[in-house]
Amino acid sequence: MFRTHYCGEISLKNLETEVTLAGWVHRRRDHGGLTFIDLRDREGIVQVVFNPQLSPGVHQQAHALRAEYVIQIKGKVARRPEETENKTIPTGEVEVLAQELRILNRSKTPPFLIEDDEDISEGLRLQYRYLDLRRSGVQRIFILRHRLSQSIRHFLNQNRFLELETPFLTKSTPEGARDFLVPSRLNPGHFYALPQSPQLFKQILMVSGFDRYYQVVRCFRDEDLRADRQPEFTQIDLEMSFIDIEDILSIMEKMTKAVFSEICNIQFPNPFPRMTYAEAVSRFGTDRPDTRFGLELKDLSGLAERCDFKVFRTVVSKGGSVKGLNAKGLAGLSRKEIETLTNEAIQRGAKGLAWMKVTADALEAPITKFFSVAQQDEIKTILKGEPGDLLLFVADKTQVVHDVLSTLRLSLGKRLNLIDEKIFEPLWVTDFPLLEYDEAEKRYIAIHHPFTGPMDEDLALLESDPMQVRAKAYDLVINGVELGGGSIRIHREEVQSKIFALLGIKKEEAAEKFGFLLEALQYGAPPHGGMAFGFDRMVALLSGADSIREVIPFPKTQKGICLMTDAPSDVDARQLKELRIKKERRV
RNA sequence: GGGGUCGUAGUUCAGUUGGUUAGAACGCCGGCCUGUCACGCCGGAGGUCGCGAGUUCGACUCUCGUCGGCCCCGCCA
Repeated sequence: MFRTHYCGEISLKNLETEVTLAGWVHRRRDHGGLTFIDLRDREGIVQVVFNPQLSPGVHQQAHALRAEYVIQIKGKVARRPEETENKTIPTGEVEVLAQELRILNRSKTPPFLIEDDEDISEGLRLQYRYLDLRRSGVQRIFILRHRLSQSIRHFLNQNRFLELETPFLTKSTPEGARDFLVPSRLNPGHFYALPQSPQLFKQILMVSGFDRYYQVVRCFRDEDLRADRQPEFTQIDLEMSFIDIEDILSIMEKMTKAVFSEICNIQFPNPFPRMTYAEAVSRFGTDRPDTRFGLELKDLSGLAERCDFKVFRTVVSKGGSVKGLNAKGLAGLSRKEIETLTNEAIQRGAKGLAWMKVTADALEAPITKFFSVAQQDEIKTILKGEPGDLLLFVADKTQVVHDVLSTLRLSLGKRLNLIDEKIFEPLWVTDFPLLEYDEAEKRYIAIHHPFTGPMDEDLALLESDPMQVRAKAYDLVINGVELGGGSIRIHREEVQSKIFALLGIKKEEAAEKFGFLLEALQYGAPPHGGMAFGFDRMVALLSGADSIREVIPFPKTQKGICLMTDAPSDVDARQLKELRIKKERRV
């Protein structure tokens, strides 16, 4: 037997017993006489003592030990002498008196210390990810990740969901993102696509009658990376038959509550608050608001129309909006600091940022002269301005106003310390529009995806006023993070065809791309719907990581490179020949 | 495709208007040390300043290019 215990689990219960441990040398403290080794495995650290009087040969051997050597120790567990306990570690009351030492493997000096509080550049961490992953804080994240997926699986199993697999080598799903393509050797010139999500297959599983499906599944999208976006990521994907929105929200809410409570002892309100898309956008400027703090957006378009400030008036007359938010207590900002805010606004698409400072008896700013006293009072009332506040305004197309102010709201929320990091606030966002209009391509596109069902009461609008049609779609947002989203799908072929027509997808195109789904829908497809959670984002949220790279064992850099393996890499000419692929000459 | 930011011992960083031999801490190597736990003390090794070109008598420092990490826009749920 290689070992009898994990290092981190040795305790007073094991006193006087002989144990065998195996692990890595975390640290060596060689006093010439006594030598101490901190021995580490995934469960923690225990101190091993080499005493020349107890076992001279072993003590001599211990001299050769270095950081990250892999060793096996046989010894007796002893209570540490009075005054030498280490209260800062769980095993600090005991130590192991070494009787035998076997060096299982030596180690080169690692490029960085295997230590939690070591501040190492991310590039180096990813190049030596196996060493980075040895750090206990990093390991805790992945243990959390494991427990979370187990907890979710447990809940879904209890609720009679079936875990079923769908193919990775498949056909491109029409969800907008670029596909990763895989050439087919047996069918030269033809390509599989890696799935962006199992969307179509899970719907087909519903047609097959599996009724409740889930999968913890890798998804692939060949788009640019961000802190919260990787080319491959994990989704908790699920689908149910014979349900309506309320059913699915209710069971997903139960799951979220059960899992967050079990894994992190986070308790959620019952039921979760809800907000329509329209309300979220109007109050926060985004469909995934962080509701942990205020600084809500207020509409001043009505007033702007009447004032003498040309910038405001013109924007409104052209159909745009003027909205503002109250940066509480920031009237003291210098011109330069306001300029920084302005630049932030401009970067996000605004043409400028208007501001006013609230003083004891007036509003102060270069632009206040364009507003009558009554109008100034109105502004103060709408934005609840009190002396010491800074009022910020953006005038532009409504979408730009929302983009800019929601960004500003978040950065001000952080700056003003309005966000309590210990709080978790869930929110259902509902009543999404079904479609948006793509100005560049001059056509409608599906906001969620083209299989999302329209609200029954809006069906008539599909022909008269498509933009007003709401979808049976919903998102779960926690602390401004979009954790998951889903919809009730279209289960009748006539409706699906109508939607395709609206989206400008021709019959032949639809048949070629996902004819199999349209066909399946004609063979008794039950009403169904589902949801998908961004599992990596969920782990990041629960572990406080600010990037999902922290919660993925082997993530890729922003350029999509794996620094450890150097993928993607060149391939043999022979491989390409077999696939009948020719490379263009490098430019 | 675009904007921003960073790149100096193994690591994290400092480096004065462009000036002689590029520093610190930790780590590493050697020695001493029987109760340390970020052990201590003494000594030592370790650098193509990301790479390339340019300006200059002289470049870690200035300019241009390039490569790479990160953040963001576009893109993508």
